[in-house]
Amino acid sequence: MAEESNKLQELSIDCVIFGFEDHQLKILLYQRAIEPEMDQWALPGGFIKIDEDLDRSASRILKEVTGVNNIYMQQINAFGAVNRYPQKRVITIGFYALINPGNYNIVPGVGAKAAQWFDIAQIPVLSFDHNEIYLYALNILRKKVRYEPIGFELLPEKFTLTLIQRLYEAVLGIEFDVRNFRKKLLKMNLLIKLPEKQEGVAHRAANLYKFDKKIYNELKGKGFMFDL
Amino acid sequence: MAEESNKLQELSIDCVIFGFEDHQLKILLYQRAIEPEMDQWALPGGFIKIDEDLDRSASRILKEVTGVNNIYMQQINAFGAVNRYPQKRVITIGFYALINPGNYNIVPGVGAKAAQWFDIAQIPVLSFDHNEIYLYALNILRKKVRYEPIGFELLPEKFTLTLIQRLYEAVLGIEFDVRNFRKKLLKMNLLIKLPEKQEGVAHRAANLYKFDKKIYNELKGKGFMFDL
DNA sequence: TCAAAAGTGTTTGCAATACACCCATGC
DNA sequence: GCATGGGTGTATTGCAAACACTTTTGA
Repeated sequence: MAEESNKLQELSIDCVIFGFEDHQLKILLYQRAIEPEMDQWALPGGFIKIDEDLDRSASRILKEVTGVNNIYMQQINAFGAVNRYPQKRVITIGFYALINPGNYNIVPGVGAKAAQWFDIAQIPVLSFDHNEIYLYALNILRKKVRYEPIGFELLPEKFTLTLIQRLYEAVLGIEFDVRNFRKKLLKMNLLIKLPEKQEGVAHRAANLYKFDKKIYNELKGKGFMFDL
Repeated sequence: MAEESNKLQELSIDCVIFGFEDHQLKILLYQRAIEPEMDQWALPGGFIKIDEDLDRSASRILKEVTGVNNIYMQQINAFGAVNRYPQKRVITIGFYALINPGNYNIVPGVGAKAAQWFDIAQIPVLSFDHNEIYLYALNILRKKVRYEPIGFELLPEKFTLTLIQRLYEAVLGIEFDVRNFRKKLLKMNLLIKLPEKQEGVAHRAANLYKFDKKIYNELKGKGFMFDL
């Protein structure tokens, strides 16, 4: 820090929360109840408090705006174009997270008229530079998915092989061969086959699996190439 | 942005500049000429101006502190622990870059008593949380190197296959088999064999190569797995 | 002629790909 | 019994890994 700043600026956080539901990848948006950009859909966000670490700030903001609590978010990038926010200079730090929508109750909170999940195929025009932030996050997710396991956070505890295949297909926007996908996935030893099957489906019931948390975490560190 | 902030905070930028020289990976540090932490070695950094985009700010700061001009830096992460900086709350955005030290003239500038390259095996204790920022950057570099080509920015225009192997070895801290390394590298079509050889070496002169910029950029986008 | 680094090929095993049919269940 | 998705195996091909000797050059 070689020089003193001549003016102060403000710092905010915006959250891109991904969820997987109905075989579709979604993000969580809220509708602004205050100016600027009243009524627009936007990423859940807010200002950082002066006595608050970044991660805690992100969690608080997400909770306040959408009611979603207690999730692990990861920083992705700072966005600081001079005019990205009207009237004053606001630099924002983007965070993202993966969650299973079924586990959370969405309740619009501070400054929000509404909050809901949007299919990534139908994201509206968002406030400020939020479309850019969202696209950046999606890009990160698409890269990440090829180098380390995802799914633990997005899927229910017990799931079928078809569901995890649909997840990968939804994230990457491509389709996989059933047999090769399963071979590759099972070879990692990432999944544990449960002695349980689906219930109440109008066709042959699929076997349920869960993640082997230990191997999952190992692969997070080490990385792999998911090439399908 | 659902809520107004109650207090303003300051924002800085810190740069982790990697270079490759004498078969070693290095980073560029400067010695602080002002308080706080006078005389300590630190990452080149400074405060963001209110009318300045982040990238431009990073370039300006690097230039002012070390004399290094006109390089492309990439954002890596924001660091915002409440007490990371003494006296006041300062959140900093880390940037990193890869350059060939031979192409730049280091001249300690604003607030710097000295500026020089340090082998990554001998990084001193740095100011504030700069060791953490540096390690974060090193980690990113080590991941990146496995998924996309590096070297263009770090190596001289013409180089030997052995030199690029040494670069990968220095970055990753492991050794590769000569034959397999060359096979893999050449198979990418990334390198163009020049009709020139090393000169003035006391052993068999090695062939020189350069990057095929077009394929280099393609691979940057697409990614690959460097598994050796 | 010696020292120092450059340069080169083969074998083996595993993983990626492409591809089609039978199975279990509920209605 | 039919519609719906579940579940499985093989043949081919290419890449990764392991491994040691000869060549060139300058001093």
